[in-house]
Amino acid sequence: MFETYLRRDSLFAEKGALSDEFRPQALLHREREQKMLANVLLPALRGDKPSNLFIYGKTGTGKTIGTRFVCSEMESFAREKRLPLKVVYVNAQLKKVADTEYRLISTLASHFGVTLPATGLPTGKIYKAFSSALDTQKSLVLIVIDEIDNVVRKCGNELLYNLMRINSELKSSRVSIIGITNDLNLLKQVDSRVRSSLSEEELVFAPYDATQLSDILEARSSVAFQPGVIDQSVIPKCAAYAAREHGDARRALNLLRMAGEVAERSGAPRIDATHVDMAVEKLDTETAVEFVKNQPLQSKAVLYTIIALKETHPDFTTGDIYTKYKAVCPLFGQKCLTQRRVSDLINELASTGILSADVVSKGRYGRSKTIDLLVNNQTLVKISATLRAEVVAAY
DNA sequence: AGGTATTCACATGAAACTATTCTCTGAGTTAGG
DNA sequence: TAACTCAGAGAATAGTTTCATGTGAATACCTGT
Repeated sequence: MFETYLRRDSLFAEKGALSDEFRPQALLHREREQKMLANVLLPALRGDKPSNLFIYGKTGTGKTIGTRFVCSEMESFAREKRLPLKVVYVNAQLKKVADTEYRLISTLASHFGVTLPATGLPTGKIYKAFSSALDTQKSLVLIVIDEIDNVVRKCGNELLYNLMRINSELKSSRVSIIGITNDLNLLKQVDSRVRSSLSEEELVFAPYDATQLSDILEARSSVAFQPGVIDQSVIPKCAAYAAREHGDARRALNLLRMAGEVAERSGAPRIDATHVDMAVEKLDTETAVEFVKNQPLQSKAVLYTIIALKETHPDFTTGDIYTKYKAVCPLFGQKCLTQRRVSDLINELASTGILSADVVSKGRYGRSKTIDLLVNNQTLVKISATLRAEVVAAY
């Protein structure tokens, strides 16, 4: 079995070229954005503090790669010319690393060689340590905070306000902040003073359209696959799928990779359009199942309840779910939560797109949410199998 | 018939609580000189 | 006397609970015709 596997030629040449981490030498169709970004940051090379910058864009529009690309070009240029410039990048989405005010600052500080404990210190102390570390740099520092909405949602104005203020405490360094987010409404939740100083400049990364996605896929696939294994219909098809989902390049690449894997596993010599179709389904199911697996037990219990209800009732509301949930909970070996919390859990599930929860008012009969599952049958079967396994495990 | 008031069944918000993990500090203990 | 140990106070954080308030429209109730 292993012999035949090895003997068979792989369709892939360099699979990594289709993964998230891969950094192409050039970013296609983002020339305008990169130029604008560079323009804003240019004063840094003269030693002036560039404006703070806010970058918007849906997932997979190249905002992260684009920003990092420009920043690192700039940094290496500065190093060459011996200009005092430093760029630090943090992703505020990383759990346990930078997803709270405290952790974000301590992660930033660690970029300057200051190691701080993961917990236990007052926040003020962290700021002090950070700003003194900054000051010893004696240079211009660009702080790039990716997925900044994560922290802002958690600690509101605090973080941004404190970051704004940090410049006034510094003697020999200056900081500029680049915030990256996919939440267009983020700044509305922020105090107006912070808002105006944080978003001195704004930049929007528009979604890719189908032709642009095709170009990107074309470029990557020439690296990723053996020559001539891709049917000409494949790339346009992947691009079209992804374009429908708000032009997400990451998704397009995933799709292409999955199509390749599907073809390879079925022993096909070439990748064709049918493989793409199979890949779409598989990708959907796989991400959904993976998501469910990673949920906390209580969420699983709620989801299990909803699926069970769905089998018997066409329509149900929060109240129905909670009633049934109370019976389901022991199966998962958990103690029951309050309805308040379950309501929130339902909302959380809804926000991930696995189900819909719409508030409806039924007049005399109150106000509630009607819940519906948003996954296809095949996926549903897999998910409920996963959950049932969980129930068995709890015994 | 038309208008207003009620009422339901939750939604939504805010604050407070719990448990866990971690640091820091100072008191008490110990071993060696 | 210096080094070590250890308990207790304080913080941050995640996940909840408790308490309080909000809400949209189908119905019940009332009014005047």
